[in-house]
Amino acid sequence: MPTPARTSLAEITSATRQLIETGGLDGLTMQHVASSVGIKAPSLYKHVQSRGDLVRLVIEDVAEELGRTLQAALTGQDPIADTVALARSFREFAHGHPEAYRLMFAAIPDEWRPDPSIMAAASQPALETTSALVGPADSLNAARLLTAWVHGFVTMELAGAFRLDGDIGQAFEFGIERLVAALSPD
Amino acid sequence: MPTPARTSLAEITSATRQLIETGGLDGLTMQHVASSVGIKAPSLYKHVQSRGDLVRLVIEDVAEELGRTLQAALTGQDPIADTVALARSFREFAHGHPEAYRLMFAAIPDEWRPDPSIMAAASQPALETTSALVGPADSLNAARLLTAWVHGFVTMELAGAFRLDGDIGQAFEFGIERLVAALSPD
DNA sequence: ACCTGAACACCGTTCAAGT
DNA sequence: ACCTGAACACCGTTCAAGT
Repeated sequence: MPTPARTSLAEITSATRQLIETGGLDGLTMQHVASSVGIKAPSLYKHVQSRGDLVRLVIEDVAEELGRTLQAALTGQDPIADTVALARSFREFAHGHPEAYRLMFAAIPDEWRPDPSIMAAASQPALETTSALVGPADSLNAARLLTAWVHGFVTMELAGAFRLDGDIGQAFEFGIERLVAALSPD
Repeated sequence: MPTPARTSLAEITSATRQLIETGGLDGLTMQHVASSVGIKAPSLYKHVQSRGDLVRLVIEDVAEELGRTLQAALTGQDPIADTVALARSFREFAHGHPEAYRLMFAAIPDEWRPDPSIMAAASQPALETTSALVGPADSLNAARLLTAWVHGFVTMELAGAFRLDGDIGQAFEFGIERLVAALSPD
């Protein structure tokens, strides 16, 4: 005699993401997830293979949202303006979803690595912009320079690694300015 | 009747760092640490307040070693050569101690944050080099640009985030070259 | 002063039993 | 087909008892 599902994978994923954003990955328990969707922990295993599997679903969800956000920041008009917009949008996203953002670049066991195509899609906007900026030959190298810097900046910021004084927002603008100059054709 | 200590804080810290490097932070248990120094888990609490405290000690150890390594990479002769050497030395360190490196920038509960002065010392070499390169006014911004990029690059590399093809070592050299150019006075 | 076994609360996961 | 309680192995930590 079948029982109608009391929840869904989408609901579980969304609840998990919210719990991670609130209490961090370390604070995430299967009990919390289960009770936040109205079931008991063992029932989760009818929807999900394991806690790691659940984390992977959340990472993919975050990566898709980041990709959409970055894409939306581009106008396709001015490569320099787009590069600046991309960097600012990236930073804004990380500030808005710090735990989810952290998760995306966390060390994850190989079995729970997110789908590579989803991660690739998230890096598409950067590739697009740098291609317009430096041309196709250097575009991959340029995209890696840009994303490594933004990611590193934001990660250090979130980890509280910028201990010394000074305006951090201004340091970010300094970085963009110099990077754009370094990538612009002479 | 006192019992002579069978181990020491230094030995415990070093054993913990080795275990983290081998099995990652998630795989670290107090049992493992204890047995690797020849005692039982509860005895660890005579040397250390908690697992988090132990992790903090390891982070401080790693940060000190990184600081010494970076300092040793500098010659003080040519600011451009020193900047390049600093970046390469940083990357080499991360490759040599990937888990320990990751740890340094991990999200740590406030109570177990490492001593700020130790982390500050580790960033001293970067400040020194960029100061020679761009002058004191922009040196903090420049150091942040440089370290954010190196850190981001290495983190993405370690996380397997550079999924697209292309020589990663060459992407690193591309990054240094453009950054040095961006920071050099015209 | 340091170490230990026993115990506690908590966790992820499995499984037989319910509807 | 989905959900549950009970159980398992494991974890960090506490504490009384040993030397």
